[in-house]
Amino acid sequence: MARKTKEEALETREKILDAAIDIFFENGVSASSLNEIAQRAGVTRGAVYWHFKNKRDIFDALHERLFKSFMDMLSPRLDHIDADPLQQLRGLQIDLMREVHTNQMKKRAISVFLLKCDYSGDMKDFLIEQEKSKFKSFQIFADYVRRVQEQKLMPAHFAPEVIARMYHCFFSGLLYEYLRFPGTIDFDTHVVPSINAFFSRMA
Amino acid sequence: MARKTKEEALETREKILDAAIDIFFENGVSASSLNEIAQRAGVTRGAVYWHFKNKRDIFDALHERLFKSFMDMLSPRLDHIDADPLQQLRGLQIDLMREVHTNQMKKRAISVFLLKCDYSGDMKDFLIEQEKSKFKSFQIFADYVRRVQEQKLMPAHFAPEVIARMYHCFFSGLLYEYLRFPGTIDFDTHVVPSINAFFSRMA
DNA sequence: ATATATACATACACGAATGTTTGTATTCTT
DNA sequence: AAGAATACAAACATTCGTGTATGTATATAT
Repeated sequence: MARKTKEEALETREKILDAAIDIFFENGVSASSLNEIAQRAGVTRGAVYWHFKNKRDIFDALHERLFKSFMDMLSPRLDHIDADPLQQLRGLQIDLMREVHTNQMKKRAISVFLLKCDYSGDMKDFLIEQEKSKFKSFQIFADYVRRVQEQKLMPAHFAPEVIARMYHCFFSGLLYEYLRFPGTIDFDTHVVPSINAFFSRMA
Repeated sequence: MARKTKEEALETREKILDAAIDIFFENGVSASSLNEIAQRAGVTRGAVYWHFKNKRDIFDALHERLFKSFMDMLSPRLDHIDADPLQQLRGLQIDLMREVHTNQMKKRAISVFLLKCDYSGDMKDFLIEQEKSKFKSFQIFADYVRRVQEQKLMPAHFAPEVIARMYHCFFSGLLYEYLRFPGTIDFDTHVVPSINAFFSRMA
């Protein structure tokens, strides 16, 4: 086969990653073969092994892409405190869920990491990596709560970490349910009202 | 090999199921071979194929065992309404989490279904089965909330389903986080305070 | 007491996935 | 312009898991 130019090579790399999301989403990570991914990307296994060391290597690359885009959405919206912090948090959570709901590619990618992977074998130590990522986003939340409490905009009855964990659990729980049972839980009639109820009771 | 008595045969069946939980938990469902399970149970694949049709069949049997014990714990505690419903719900959630925290076997089993399985291939249609189970427990929650609202023990600002979903998401989110990152989140110092914070803000 | 079904162990056949190696047409380098 | 590196495709060897078929000792039924 003919050699491609550098740009074209990068394109095939991206194509392989996109194909991997699809195949992982459909079959689960461990049941997906590199051959399936290659075929979906329109190449052969040779190309896959050229760009990536193995399946785990593809997985790492996908996680990096996804987490980056997540943090880009989270960070700038929690670095300042609005007049009404609860409304700020509510808006953020709805927008994040809406992003997942709208962006099909991102939805599939998140599903892969939350539902389509059993973190066994090669992937075992990947959880440690993911834990670090999660801790970062958790810290951003806790830090935000701490600042809000300092400004007396929220009762300081509980430690910021406790409040942050509560938010975090509700959010991730909602995300899990939404992704896990796509037919059962609708965005407008279930997700949004649930978020509203959660934050209205927090006042 | 010698034929066993009926009781002994049932014992081996249970041994295989217990071994399956361990192997599934360690390696993930799809990466677990029936040979591993057999060896852990102290038998050969012949025994496994005698008692179960295939891996999926083992999975089904495990789910039945687990869901039954879960419902046995949930149902009787929500069929009546205490003087303080929020405290009732709080106590239930703490006890459920404590059960998971204490009972190592149950913890592993739940982990398998929530984290160690990607529901691909043979398992794909299993999600439908699981969705029914989840819906049942969700209905129990929603029904409870409806009755509480009817007795004016809780504001009826939101529909029972919305409230129930909010509870459900928080609970499953907490469970996910607890199971997913065992080292990070401690039961007494993280889980319990988080639940307390959740229900104290609900008042 | 004998026949039969049971509860497995063992052996076999098949497919599928992985990692590697080799081949090759270009692109890039100098 | 020519050698070297690149970006793959194609072929190979090996491993591993599955399903099934077969063997067999014993419990159970009659």
